[in-house]
Amino acid sequence: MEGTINAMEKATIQDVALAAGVSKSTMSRFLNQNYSHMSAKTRQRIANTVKEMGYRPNRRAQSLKTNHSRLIGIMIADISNIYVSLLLKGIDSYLKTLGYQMIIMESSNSVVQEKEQLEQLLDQSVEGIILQPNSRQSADYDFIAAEKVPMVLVDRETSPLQWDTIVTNNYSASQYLGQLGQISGQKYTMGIFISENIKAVSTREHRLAGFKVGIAPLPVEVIEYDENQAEIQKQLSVLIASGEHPLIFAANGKVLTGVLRICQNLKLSIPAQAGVTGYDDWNWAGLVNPGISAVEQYPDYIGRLSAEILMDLMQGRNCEPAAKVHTLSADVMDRYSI
Amino acid sequence: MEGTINAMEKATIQDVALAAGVSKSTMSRFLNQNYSHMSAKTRQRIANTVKEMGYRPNRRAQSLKTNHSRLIGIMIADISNIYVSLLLKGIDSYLKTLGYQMIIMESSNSVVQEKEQLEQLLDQSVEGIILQPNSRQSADYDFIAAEKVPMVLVDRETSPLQWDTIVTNNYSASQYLGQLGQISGQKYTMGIFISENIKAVSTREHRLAGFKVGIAPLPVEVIEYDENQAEIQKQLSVLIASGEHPLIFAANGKVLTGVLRICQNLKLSIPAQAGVTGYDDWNWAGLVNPGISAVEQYPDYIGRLSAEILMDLMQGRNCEPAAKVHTLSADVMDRYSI
DNA sequence: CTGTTAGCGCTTTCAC
DNA sequence: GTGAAAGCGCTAACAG
Repeated sequence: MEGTINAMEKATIQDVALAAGVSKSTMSRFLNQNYSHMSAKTRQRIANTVKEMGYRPNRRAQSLKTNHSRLIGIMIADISNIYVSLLLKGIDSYLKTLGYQMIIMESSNSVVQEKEQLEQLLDQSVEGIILQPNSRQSADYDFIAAEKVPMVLVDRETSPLQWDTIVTNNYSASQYLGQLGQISGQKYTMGIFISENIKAVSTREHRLAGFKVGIAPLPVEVIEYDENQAEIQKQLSVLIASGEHPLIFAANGKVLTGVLRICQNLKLSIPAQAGVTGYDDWNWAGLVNPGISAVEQYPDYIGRLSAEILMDLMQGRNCEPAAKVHTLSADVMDRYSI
Repeated sequence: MEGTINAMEKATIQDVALAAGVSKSTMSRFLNQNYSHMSAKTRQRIANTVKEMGYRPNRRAQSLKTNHSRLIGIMIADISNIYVSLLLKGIDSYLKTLGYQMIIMESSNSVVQEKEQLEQLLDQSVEGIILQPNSRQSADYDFIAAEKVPMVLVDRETSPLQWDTIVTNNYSASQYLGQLGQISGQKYTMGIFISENIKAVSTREHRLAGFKVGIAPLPVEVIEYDENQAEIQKQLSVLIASGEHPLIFAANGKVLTGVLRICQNLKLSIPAQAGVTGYDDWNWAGLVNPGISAVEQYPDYIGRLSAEILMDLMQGRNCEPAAKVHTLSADVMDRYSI
């Protein structure tokens, strides 16, 4: 009964081969563009049959045999972050030209979930991984190296250096923002650095370090940002009431939004009562009154670059002797909020 | 030589079975938690061996056999859209609890690419699809129905109704915004509806239709939004110079950003010279001077709901006789820009 | 309770 | 030039 017509089920290579009057092997050669040992008429006949039947080979079966899934795993911390969506756009724009597909997972900023999901990625036999790491320890990702799956890191570094890593120059951009605070004529009395859990991520620490140096000798207070904005709002209002004139640095776009909302609630005049700056993942900071001075990154470019590096790695095309950190520069937009 | 130790390659079920002193079948039973017919000690012994060897079954092989890939295909128009990233967050939050993974593709708003990518999704044997359709014709997606892959539509409708569809009430929210223009005391002289290619997408047409009715009897001019903002800026400045006082409706968050940038360039006073409203996918419209009145949607909720409906479909759990359109309501935030 | 066997849909020697 | 046969890693009858 094998190979008989059953309109219901998806056709297999066997079905098509039979219909074209050739063997599975010949079909397979055709599918893989292995035309060298095939008569022109056979080739034509197969082509027609395939088209007629609308046959498409089963990727899983192919990949089981060839160990070639054409799947790239993307592991990011928070998929609703605009930085990330532009990053994905950049990655996808490159991968799709090569016929690769992204399988995307989100760690929700949790190291435990991240590990679990990375295993799942491996289970799906991804051929490469792009990771925005939650941990700063390279050792936490040894199990990936053990499977010999190529990987590149993005947005955040781990140590010691083990994988190619694409980041922007967080330290110097943040330092520059701090310096703007010094020279703006606003006579700030202190810096306030607001960020989600800082120690967890290299990127945030670099931004803090840069800001501190830039705004020196003013002291910098660090406030941890969580969903409880009321607490931060209170702290801020107390500070202002006590006569401080702070320059607030928001470590990413999400925090920046929150800070602006707080300033709005408090009816704070920017920068007269408090300066506001930080990272503008949305690139809309210019629209917000009075025009927020902030760092603009180009995540789509970062994404594309990381995809390119990954593909190089996968194809053993990288002539580099070892992994390196690719540091891109970011633009500081000087507007009116500092 | 089969089954001998080779530390380099990933262990297969055969290797582990051998190491545990059982057959592949018993191993397989263990992996699938089929403990009913297995002695406690065997079970324990296998558990230990699996743990020791860090064995994880190959998903492709499993799925080839079981026809169960645990992969859900997500096909969206523009991955860098914030609406979409929140949508994905919602989808993922539900899928991950069920051990499913997302494979995400972007159509770049192109019907041709969309078709090609959907085929690829099918090739990867996804078990279900969530689609933000580029076409309004259900017939364009017949090939998916033919494969019997469950699908739900999101954000946009196709006709005739064929798949469960989750949208917000675009018509009434937009109508309400138009009405606000009528009663705001601003004495508008016309409406301007700005959108990307309108005819292509049901959502945009509904928004236009609602807005027109709401702002009636004022006339509404429709402007197509593309990357060339200079052209729109010119049109707008001419209109204003000629004495018009328009209420501008931006059909989505991306367009809204563009419109605000144009108003900024033109140094237009909002709403004195031009009212601005529309869809605020970012939920930051409140931060922009003077506080933009706009519709807020909750894409994460929409995403989660669509994932739930899809899973119901996949498990044949839906008692509903037929597909339906699930219309969610959106919130209109009345601020100061109208 | 456990093992043997026969594939899932495809690719790839190796013959002819 | 083309086909037969083995097998990728796993599951699922069917025996025993």
